[in-house]
Amino acid sequence: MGRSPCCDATGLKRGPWTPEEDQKLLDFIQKHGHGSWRSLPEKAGLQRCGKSCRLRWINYLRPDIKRGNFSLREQKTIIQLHALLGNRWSAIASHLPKRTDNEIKNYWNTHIKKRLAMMGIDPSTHKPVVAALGSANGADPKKVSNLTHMAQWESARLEAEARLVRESSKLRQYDHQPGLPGPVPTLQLKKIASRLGAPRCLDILKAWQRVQLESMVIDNNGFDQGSNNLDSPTSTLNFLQNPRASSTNIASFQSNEALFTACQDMEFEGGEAWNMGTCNIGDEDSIKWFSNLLFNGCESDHFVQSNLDNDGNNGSNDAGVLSEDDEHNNYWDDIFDLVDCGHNI
DNA sequence: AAGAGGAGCAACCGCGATTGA
DNA sequence: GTCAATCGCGGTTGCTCCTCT
Repeated sequence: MGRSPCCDATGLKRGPWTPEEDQKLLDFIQKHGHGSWRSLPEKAGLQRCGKSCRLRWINYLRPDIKRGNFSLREQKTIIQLHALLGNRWSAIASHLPKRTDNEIKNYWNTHIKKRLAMMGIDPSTHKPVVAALGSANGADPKKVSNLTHMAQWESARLEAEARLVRESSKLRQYDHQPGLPGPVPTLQLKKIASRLGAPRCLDILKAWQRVQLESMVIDNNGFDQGSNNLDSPTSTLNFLQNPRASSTNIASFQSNEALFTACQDMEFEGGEAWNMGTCNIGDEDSIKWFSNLLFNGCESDHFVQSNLDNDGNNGSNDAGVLSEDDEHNNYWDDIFDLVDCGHNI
């Protein structure tokens, strides 16, 4: 399939944008919305193809873009999400407010990838190069299998969530500033809008984090740590042979409204993300490890608040959150811990 | 001071997915 | 159901600036 490049037409300008072109594009979109990118350049008086205009707007001119250095929190989040999602930059970007996929991709390729490589970590597998050869060094194959399933499941889940975020952000275009016409919503988007109500981005991440916190509190208080086998209400996720964390986790999981509704929405929307396969979780370490990998970047007993605050933004002043200095000090330790985690599986 | 090489990043390209006639 | 147009994503390129020799 595919199609010929949209910039084949002669006379269209290419290369770096001039400030005048930026201003034209900005003015036009602020007045009329972008509508069809294909027809925008002509209407805006630009000698560019629509694709080039779209790219310039999305990656540079859009007002809600944060530019400049990536904070340590953002770097950590990128590494963790990349471990789960791979090179799905748009999915990763949806979890980093105000950052574009292109910017994250560039940052990964120019900074993080190199640093990981220098530390002997394979950037694609997030494991030490030596250990990347497999679990031959004593790891329990069952555990490896379980975690692989979990990783696949989690990856799909995050991707589905990213899609929701994208759709929600599309919908927000129709909740735009007065005076801005904006594009006409498609039938499908209208349907999604009626189903979703307000955008519910990052609910799952926050919910998972709360579940983890709650389960640890219960554990610490010596509460019931029974061994009931419980099935996830909406998925084929089975918490088996899990004496402590599984029951408490699942109980919290089930009672967590935000997580529940978000999951239901995902199943409603995509289905596959939640039901992509049976995920047998062998023991509590698996869950703990995985959650810590996702939110803390390490398998340790101390609980560290998520990278994301309650607004879904980076940075937080909540109790329990490391200060920026502490985080700086621990940053590379966390990376090494992350590697250790990978090593353990 | 000047050239070489490297790093960073904006922009382009090709392709799959989606949309709508 | 089909197909052309369009969108959006990920990989790649190439330009600019910086550092080193």
